[in-house]
Amino acid sequence: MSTPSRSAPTIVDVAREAGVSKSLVSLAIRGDAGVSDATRTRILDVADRLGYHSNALARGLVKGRTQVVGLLVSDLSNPYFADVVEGIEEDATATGLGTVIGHGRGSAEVLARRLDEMLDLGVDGVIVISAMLDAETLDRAAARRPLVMVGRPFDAPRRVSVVRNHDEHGAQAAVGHLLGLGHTRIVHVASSRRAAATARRSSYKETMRAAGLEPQVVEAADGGVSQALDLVARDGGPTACFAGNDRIGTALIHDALERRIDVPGAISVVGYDNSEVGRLVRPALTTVEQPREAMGREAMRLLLSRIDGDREVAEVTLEPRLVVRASTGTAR
Amino acid sequence: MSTPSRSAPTIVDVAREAGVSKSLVSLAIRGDAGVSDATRTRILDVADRLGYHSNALARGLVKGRTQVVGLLVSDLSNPYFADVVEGIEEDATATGLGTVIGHGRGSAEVLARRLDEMLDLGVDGVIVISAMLDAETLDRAAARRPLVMVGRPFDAPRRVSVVRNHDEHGAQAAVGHLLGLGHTRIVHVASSRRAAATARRSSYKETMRAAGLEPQVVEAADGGVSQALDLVARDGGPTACFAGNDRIGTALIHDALERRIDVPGAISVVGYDNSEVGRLVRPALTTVEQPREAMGREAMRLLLSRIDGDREVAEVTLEPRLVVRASTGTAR
DNA sequence: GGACGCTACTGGAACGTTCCAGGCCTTTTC
DNA sequence: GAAAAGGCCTGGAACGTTCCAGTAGCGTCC
Repeated sequence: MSTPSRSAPTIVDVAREAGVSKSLVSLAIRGDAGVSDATRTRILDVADRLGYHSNALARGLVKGRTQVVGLLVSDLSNPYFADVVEGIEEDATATGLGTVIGHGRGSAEVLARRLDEMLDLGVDGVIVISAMLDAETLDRAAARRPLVMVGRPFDAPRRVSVVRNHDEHGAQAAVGHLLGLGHTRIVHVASSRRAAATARRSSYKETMRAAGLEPQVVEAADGGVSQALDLVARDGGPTACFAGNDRIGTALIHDALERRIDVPGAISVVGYDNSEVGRLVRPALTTVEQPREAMGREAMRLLLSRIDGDREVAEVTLEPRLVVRASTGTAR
Repeated sequence: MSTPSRSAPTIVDVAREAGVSKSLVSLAIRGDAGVSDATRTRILDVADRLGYHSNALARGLVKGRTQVVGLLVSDLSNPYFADVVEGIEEDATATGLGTVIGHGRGSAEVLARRLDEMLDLGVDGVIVISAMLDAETLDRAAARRPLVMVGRPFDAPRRVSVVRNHDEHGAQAAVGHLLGLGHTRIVHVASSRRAAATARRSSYKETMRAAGLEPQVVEAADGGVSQALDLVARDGGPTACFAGNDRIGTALIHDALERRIDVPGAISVVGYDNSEVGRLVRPALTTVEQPREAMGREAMRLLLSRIDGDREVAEVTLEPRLVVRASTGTAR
């Protein structure tokens, strides 16, 4: 009967058992046309009976391709990543590519280690959904395999394709919405010094100035949420607030209600990202939505063209969309 | 100088450039003691200069080990998974193992495909954090590599180690808490027919009967949330509700408030899982917490012992913990 | 001064695939 | 009826490592 070996059966075991060469087993399993129907079914039967599974390591070694792409995220619990990954995997599956996800656990160092592991393991390409990695790390990785980044890099790395949302337009839409409701005193609680935050901040300022209004920015990192609410309580203080992201936006709503400041009666709040918390909080948060699944699909598209030999580095910007909910109302 | 080849340099390129045999390069890179200091630094310098990276496919092929374990989750956006993964990765990193995550996107079929891909890619073991896979799929996979499951399987598969929380004790704690607050009419909104839900349901019934009270169960799938609230509105209806999970618990709170039923004044609510939504909702949800990170660490421990040759299948049960918040109060 | 042992190194065989150049047959073609 | 073509199959080389059995050189020991 079959080999008594305890380790996994190989193509050679199947060949011996079926009475053919290992080459023919390889051809039969890959569905090559030049194998007669009779032999093919016999080989497949034997393979099935022995519990044969093709060894992807060996295949990857000789082919130089593993048909697997790596996805890198810095924080699993953030639903933003889940949506982008969804878009990517939809496309990947359709193209017959597998995906593995590496998790940075909020640390650039861990993320970089995962990136190296994946490249060593021979993934065909990598999509980084995180703004944590510095340009040098990205460039070094991109020298080994095609790499696409979703989000906004600190400094633009060469050799890396980028998919991002148009933060300037998003901020403009948020501020425009508040202006349309009659607000004139609008404060911005900025999220961080990263590229996306910087873009939102300067677009906010520009939009305000274009409307003939004075911008006013506080930093979330410096306790900006309570600073902003202090301002609101004051006479002639802001009647609306553009938060740099939904986390800040929901914090603003919670703290306002705790201080008995009505939302949106006394202050309107707009966030950015359309995360789940924003939908659940009461009043539900008006926010700007990044087209996350579309960004994922776009990233996969760029990666595929790079894998197929296209050497060109691309930068794609997708349009965000305002989602109006209950946290914004007409100016008091 | 170096080879003009465009493809990645191999150990042979390094050997030629350094004037030694490929075997010695291999030894030097792996830090073997039998290499003189002078040669070692020379070899490492050359490797660095050429941009050499060890090919994990080739290494895995000959060693039969890749030093990577696979993690399988069915839904990335569920923070439950993130916490378990956190516990697993903490341990894995400490042991020098890499991790890759496979994503089932809510479908058992996709999850099974990812499982196969990972096994083909030669992971040293797999941890499945999902109750979606049937016993047969699990068993087939476990025949190829060590497999540990976190959660409660439908039917107990042979050959698979299991880490789970003690749902019976958790339900007992929840009901006990309500009894302690003076409630006697407690309805249970059950979540599903899966193993964990079944255990919670029967433990609820048992605890009620042990206290000399009549259990009353409605199914969330049959609109149990509004059924339960209908009962509450009635005279002599329940004054407390044990929800099968936090999703149901938060839905209960939302809908109650919408119907102007006070929580916890008119009805106390307890959930299960301690998810983030439960913390954010107002009033914040009293719930039962599974020791997620500990479950992850335990799973990794079991997997490691299996990888190291231990053939024994284990089942570990960890104790849940009651988290009291604002959604429960004394009976009216 | 031969046996021994140590240190530092080497060459070739494995690992499980795919790829390539061919080798039979049988059938078709002129 | 010989040559060409096509269908089906085979053996060996490659992929980039690790592992194993040596080997050369050199000092040590009695």
